[in-house]
Amino acid sequence: MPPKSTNSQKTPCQQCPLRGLAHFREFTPDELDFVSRFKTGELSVDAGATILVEGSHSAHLYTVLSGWAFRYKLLSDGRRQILNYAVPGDLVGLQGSIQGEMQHSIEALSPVTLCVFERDKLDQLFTRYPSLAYDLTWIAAQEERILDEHLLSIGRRTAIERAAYLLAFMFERGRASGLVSNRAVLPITQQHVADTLGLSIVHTNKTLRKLADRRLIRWQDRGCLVLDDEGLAAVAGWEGLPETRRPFI
Amino acid sequence: MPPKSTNSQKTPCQQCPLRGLAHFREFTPDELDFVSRFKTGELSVDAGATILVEGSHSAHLYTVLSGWAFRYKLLSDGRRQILNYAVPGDLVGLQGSIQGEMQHSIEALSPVTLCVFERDKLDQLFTRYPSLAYDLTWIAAQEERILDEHLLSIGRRTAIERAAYLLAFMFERGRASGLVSNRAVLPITQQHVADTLGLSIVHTNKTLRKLADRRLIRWQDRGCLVLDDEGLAAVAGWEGLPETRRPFI
DNA sequence: CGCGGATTTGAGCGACGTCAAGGAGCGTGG
DNA sequence: CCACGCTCCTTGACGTCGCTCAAATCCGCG
Repeated sequence: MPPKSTNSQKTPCQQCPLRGLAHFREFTPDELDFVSRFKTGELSVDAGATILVEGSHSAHLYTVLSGWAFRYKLLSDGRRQILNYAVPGDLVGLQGSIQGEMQHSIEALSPVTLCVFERDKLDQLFTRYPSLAYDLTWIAAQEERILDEHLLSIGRRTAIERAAYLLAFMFERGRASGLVSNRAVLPITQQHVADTLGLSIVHTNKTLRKLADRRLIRWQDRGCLVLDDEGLAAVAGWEGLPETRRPFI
Repeated sequence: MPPKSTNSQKTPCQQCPLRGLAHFREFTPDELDFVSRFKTGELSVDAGATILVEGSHSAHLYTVLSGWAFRYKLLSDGRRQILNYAVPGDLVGLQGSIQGEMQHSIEALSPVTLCVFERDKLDQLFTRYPSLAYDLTWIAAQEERILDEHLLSIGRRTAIERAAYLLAFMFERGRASGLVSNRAVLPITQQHVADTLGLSIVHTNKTLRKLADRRLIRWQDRGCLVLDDEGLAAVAGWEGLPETRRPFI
């Protein structure tokens, strides 16, 4: 497990690369000012690094600035369930900040940089920036919505539907957050897919092969190239994500 | 599907029966005053009634005051996934209020009464009562945590582990919110269990039988009597819910 | 070149699904 | 009171989806 690395302020919020994207909402100058003071540093980790561990009490919460990460839980015998993926603009570690102890772990899927916030300043945010507090609640509600969809998928979709849903979902999120250009690859292994879908790795492999045979995806360069995201969504019977502009912090 | 019924203010927040329970946090007089103005009415529905429908834009959000409800989603061919259950003190409909459109439906499992709040006043809550705004975020994060656990369960636990987890979970939540005394029954059918666990009803029946043979539960009076909640938790390998005091609104 | 991780494939098996039928409990109408 | 028609629970037979075991291949890296 590669270690974490640098920890120094780099990107000023005023020049945050996410602010330009149509997908995210604007800040008022006042909010931007607060957020830039709320942010106390930046953290860069390698692919495979653990960002937060279940059971820990972190003094920080983070917004993903670049790269892919994922949240997961383990059973005592090692069975792993991946809960969701995080892309730029996503907040991670809120749970630990607001409820004391992390109930899941977070790991980097690719090299990741994160904006670091101090939980102690959350009070100020709620007290003085109700619009940002509202955003925080919005973000939590959005995560909930996505977990609902995952639950529906794992509980009631067949293996091929689940796989198609997951890849369409990741492609959409990746695209909206600027991570996935048309020819970029989702940086996951088939083991990740298996642990997200609740399937064995062998069956996952056979299921992905079917999707590849239908020319919906191609597995290459240790990742998944999505050839036809609408085709995937159709296989899954999935509507896609709502196209609202997302707040972030 | 039985219709909704009464809609008139009944229980003043000052006399809210939930405030006495050790499980919930206290209000300051100021907060209590605001909440009692935030609450615009009360809604009582029969068992089986639909409280909110996927796709609707509700002008309200609700706190369960008494009874059991559940959230669910459907696939286009009718497959149903139950996402979570709501007990007294739980907020439902936040998603619709904060993001426009409900992405899931909510149905009453038993007769249910709900406190009705107007989404238009949410602004005031965030602006003038940061402590309540914080609570709202706390509640959303808590729901997230529970969905994480469900996802782990459906994705990685076996049928018998899943069933044991679900029943232990519901028992704990019911007890903490004052719904389940020691000899009370969880008001669910085996179809509900199946749709929560992602199993067929036949297999659910056979799985519940195994739990009954081990004297952990008994199925009676159209519901589930939990005989040994710790035994269930042990079968599932589940730690139980954290014992924090819960905020509610 | 050797090694470890990721992917691929086949064979056999077991968990869980589907189909089918029957029984128990309860409310309604005759 | 009884007949009926629900809904819910139960059980058996059998099929299949997805799991485990096992082995081979590919690849990047030291």
